[in-house]
Amino acid sequence: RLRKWQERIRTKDAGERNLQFALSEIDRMASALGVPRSVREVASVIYRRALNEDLIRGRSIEGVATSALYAACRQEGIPRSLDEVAEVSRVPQKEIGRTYRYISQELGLELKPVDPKQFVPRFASSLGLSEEVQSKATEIIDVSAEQGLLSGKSPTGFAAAAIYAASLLCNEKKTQREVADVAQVTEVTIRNRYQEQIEAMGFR
Amino acid sequence: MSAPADSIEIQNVVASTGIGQELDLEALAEDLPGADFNPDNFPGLVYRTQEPKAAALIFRSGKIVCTGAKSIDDVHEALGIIFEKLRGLSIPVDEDPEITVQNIVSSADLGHNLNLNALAIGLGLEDVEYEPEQFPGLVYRMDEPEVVILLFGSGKIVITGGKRTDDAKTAVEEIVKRIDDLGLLG
DNA sequence: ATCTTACTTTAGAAAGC
DNA sequence: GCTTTAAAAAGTAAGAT
Repeated sequence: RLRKWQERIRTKDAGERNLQFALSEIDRMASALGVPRSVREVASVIYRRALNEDLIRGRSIEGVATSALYAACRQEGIPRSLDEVAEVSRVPQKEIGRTYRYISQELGLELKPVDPKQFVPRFASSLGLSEEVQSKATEIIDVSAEQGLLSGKSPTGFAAAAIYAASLLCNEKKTQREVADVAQVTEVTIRNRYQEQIEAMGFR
Repeated sequence: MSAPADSIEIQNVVASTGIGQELDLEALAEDLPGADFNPDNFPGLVYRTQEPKAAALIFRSGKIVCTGAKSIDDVHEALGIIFEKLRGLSIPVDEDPEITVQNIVSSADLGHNLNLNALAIGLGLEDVEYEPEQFPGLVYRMDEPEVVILLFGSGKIVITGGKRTDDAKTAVEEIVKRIDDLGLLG
């Protein structure tokens, strides 16, 4: 029947339009986040896989696209926090997190927990901190993580505290407020993590 | 020597039952002091018992959900109070309504701090959900018994999803064994 | 700066949108 | 999927003092 044929074309066109929309959204958000082209490609692959496995049913295209980008950043070792991703998406942070967990599970992405060290270069450079501060912050993260202080803690807050501590130790002091702003955490969180890390480093 | 299983405490029991009689919730809300009924928000009427402390959601169909009780005995006691209250209002209630336990939430303490990062990888990323940016606990879905365990850095855990009293004990023994086999238990 | 309150996660039932 | 109920775990956040 001609009608059936037309419907197939219509469905195919709609699907094609949706895919194009998703991919352009990934591109737009990736640009806003300043992630390299390679990450956008990984995000596109994840999105297409989710599409092929019918994971979008019952979810928004934008939500899956955003989650694919969030996952791609993590997979490529240059994570963005859910807060940062939510800022460039029209999907609420809560939904991005939920959708990410779902597609991550269904596609078997098996991404390891985010390493706080991966936030150091980006946060430190936007604060104008030197290479020396960055390696000090990295050392603080390693030492305190080895002593079991990382379990359950937010990677961004953990990284922010280490950067704050390192800036003090290297005489390039940034205020808790400045660090808190780039990491998008509160000063209270930095203060709490900072105290534990300083103790772990043996600096009283 | 205190085994982790000995630290198990039931925190909440959810159960369902029915009185075998339709109810006029508007009228019941008037006759039952302390009842909360907002049909625009939720179709169930909320009634709380003080001793034992529990909350019941009473529906127009006569079905009832009881939650917040600290033991299965408390669930029966709280529902018994509610059945009597209804009978006192001349509402016919079945002699001995069947009460089904739907979920038991328990807490326990493994007695050692846990490295959740290592645990996420050791237990298998496919069965684990650990997103410390969103929630500090590691979520582990166990098949036998079929429960969900939340593990925290402190070694404290939460076991939920079980319907039998001994599910928590079995689950705790099993998770301790798995963590120990990984060499990640203290 | 510290305190209080509140929200995040897990499971499950109920009736209806 | 959402709405409501209760409870624990621990981290983070917001508003008040």
